[in-house]
Amino acid sequence: MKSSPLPMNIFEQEHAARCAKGRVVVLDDDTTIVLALAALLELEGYACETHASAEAYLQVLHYNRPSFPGPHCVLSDLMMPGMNGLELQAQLAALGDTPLLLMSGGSGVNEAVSGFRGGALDFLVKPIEADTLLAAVARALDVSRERQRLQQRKAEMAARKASMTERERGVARLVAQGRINSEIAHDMGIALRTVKFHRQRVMEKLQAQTVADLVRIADEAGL
Amino acid sequence: MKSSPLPMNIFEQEHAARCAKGRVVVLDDDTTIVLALAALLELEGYACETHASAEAYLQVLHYNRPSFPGPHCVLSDLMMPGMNGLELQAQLAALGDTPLLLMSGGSGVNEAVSGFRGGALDFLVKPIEADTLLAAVARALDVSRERQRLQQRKAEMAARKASMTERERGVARLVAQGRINSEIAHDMGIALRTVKFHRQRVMEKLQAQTVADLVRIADEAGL
DNA sequence: GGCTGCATTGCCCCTTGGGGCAATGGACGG
DNA sequence: CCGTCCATTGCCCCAAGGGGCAATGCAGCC
Repeated sequence: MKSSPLPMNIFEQEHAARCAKGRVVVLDDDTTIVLALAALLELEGYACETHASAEAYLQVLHYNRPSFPGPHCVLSDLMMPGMNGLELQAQLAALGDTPLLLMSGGSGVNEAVSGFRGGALDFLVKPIEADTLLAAVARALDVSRERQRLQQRKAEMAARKASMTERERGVARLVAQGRINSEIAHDMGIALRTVKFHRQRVMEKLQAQTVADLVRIADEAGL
Repeated sequence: MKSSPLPMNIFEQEHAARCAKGRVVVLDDDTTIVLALAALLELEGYACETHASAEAYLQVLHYNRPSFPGPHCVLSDLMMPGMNGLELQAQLAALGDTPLLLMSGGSGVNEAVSGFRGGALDFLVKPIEADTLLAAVARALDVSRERQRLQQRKAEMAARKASMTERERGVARLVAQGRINSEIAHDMGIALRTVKFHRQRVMEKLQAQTVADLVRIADEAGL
């Protein structure tokens, strides 16, 4: 992994660096604000994507699913023509778990409360201090990284679990429970040798070197 | 556990029932509000404790540590003479992890945001609907229950871990890593038989019936 | 019909884990 | 100085895990 097989020009390198640092989707119907925020974020090294409405963003999301490698978050204004920030929040929550930062100019307490109840990571009141924004974005991207890590690990475990046959899963489950081979054989109504045989496959397919590994993997995979 | 060895009179039964359902500490400098909230909560079957200021509550907390069995939460007004709700929040966070509900009459967005950032579970705007309040309290008590469950389990595991000698902990750690006895013996510079000996003690003291149990207990106890 | 993958099982052998019995030695409180 | 606790170890035996080799049976696919 020391160097890419293909040479990268300076633009590609720049883009790769921004991807690694994270991408912020900025949503606001006020072009001035969008540009100001995007400029600040770009300057800080983040990749930015901007839209003038929640609908526009969801549209893009709809047609371009796998979208983005690396951490990302959405920074959205609360009050926009068409879909507002809270409605967007509901949509995003339904789609996945993209970290959301809400912002608003002089709105009421109720909106802020609704935002937090709906799982928004933070609520920024305009005018927004540069430091406040950057801190909030940094936290949101941390959350994103953590969620992606978890998501990825879970998928990996699910894949290993899926690679086993039904019989193997049964054996794996009982082994993870700490049952002894002869017990497993009796429970499943098969011979001891057969249990040992499946057990070997289980260890291979779950990529477990030891029983301790197996127990942890089984717990993670929800076996 | 079918029946208490000592007969309980009706008042004790009543109190026990309220304890099981949960206790809410209501803090507000407005006596009218305190009484109204307490009445509603008591009617709903919760145990209630009221104070006119954050200081008064912290005082009681200070002198009466183990305080309360069962789930509990604090429902505090934001603006009070002396210590306000946010300062109380910081104090509570430092002391432990009591779930906190904040309420306020017509305060600004900033206070609500600060409350949520500080970990408040909800922020109720006066006048508070009875249903809203009860829903928030129910959620807060659920959180409390969950935290207590975790806390208790963690303490139990820590106790088991503490009951082992230093040598036994070392063996336990390596066994939980899936290392083989002969490896452990080599690593610790002791004889195979000695490892087996300690291993027996480890299983007893951690109350593990199987290696699978040991692995899970070790993980929980942070071995 | 032949091939392939999965499930099954018997035989046999070696490695590990588990544990009884007995003994040694250091540290520490009475 | 004695009793106790913890750590250590050797000897020995049995149970459980791991796995090679070979064979059987069944189901789906070409």
